[in-house]
Amino acid sequence: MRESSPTEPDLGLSLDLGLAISLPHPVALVFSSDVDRSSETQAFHRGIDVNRPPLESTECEDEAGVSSPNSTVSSVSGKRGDRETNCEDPENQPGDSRGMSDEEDGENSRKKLRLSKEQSATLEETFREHNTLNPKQKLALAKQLGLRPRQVEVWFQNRRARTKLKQTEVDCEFLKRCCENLTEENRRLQKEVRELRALRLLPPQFYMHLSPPTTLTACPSCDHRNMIPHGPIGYPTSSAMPAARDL
DNA sequence: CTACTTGGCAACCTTACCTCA
DNA sequence: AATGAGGTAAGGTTGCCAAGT
Repeated sequence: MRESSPTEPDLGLSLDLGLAISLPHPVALVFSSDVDRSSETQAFHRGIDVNRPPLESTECEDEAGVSSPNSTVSSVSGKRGDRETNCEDPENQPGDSRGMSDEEDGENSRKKLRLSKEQSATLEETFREHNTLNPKQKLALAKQLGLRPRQVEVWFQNRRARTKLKQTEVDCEFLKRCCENLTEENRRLQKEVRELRALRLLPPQFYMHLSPPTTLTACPSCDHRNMIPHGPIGYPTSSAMPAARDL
């Protein structure tokens, strides 16, 4: 919805959120006790078990959003935490196939959800189509996967974060290579200048037969600057090769 | 019409757990 | 078996936006 966050530094880097990144490892559903998690403890004290499997998700959560993607009209009042409480019914967990650990039987055990391969694959597929979900899509996907809408929402949030991180890494690597290339180019051009200056001290017949300077190379982002016709001593125009201007 | 309130959401940060080398 | 790193689910915070008052 929002194009950029005010807290997000605008580095001028393009973030291709449509980038498909496969999950690095298979996932399996595992539950274990997690009694020390403060946030979940807080949730517990509010009567919330964040890891309860979904129950009648089509009726109990996010149904408000079905009206329209960006609608803020909601039949469910309250912020996130309140939303969570609306449909949690500890007595009605579906005994689905997503797997439970041995500790699952503990009364107050906190469960750590791991998505199944199938769930992850479906989420990935959906993410490739659109990296954000409107409430209706979220609800449908949650129902399809047997997850709570909140879980789908969280997965998409984290997925977007992962995508952005990956893309940032790619961009950084790209800029790093650009910098290296330009540094090397600068070095080479300076050397060329020194050589040419030395040659100018000689009569023309000593340097007129020399081959023209090497072709200027640049990083892919500067590809359009490549193959620019060189001047008498092989310099591109100043605008085409900023790094060479400081010679 | 303007100002304020409220609720939803995305982005971001953080935590806790799991898996694997 | 112990351990540290990396991945991931999920909670909390912040800021923006739209709708309502």
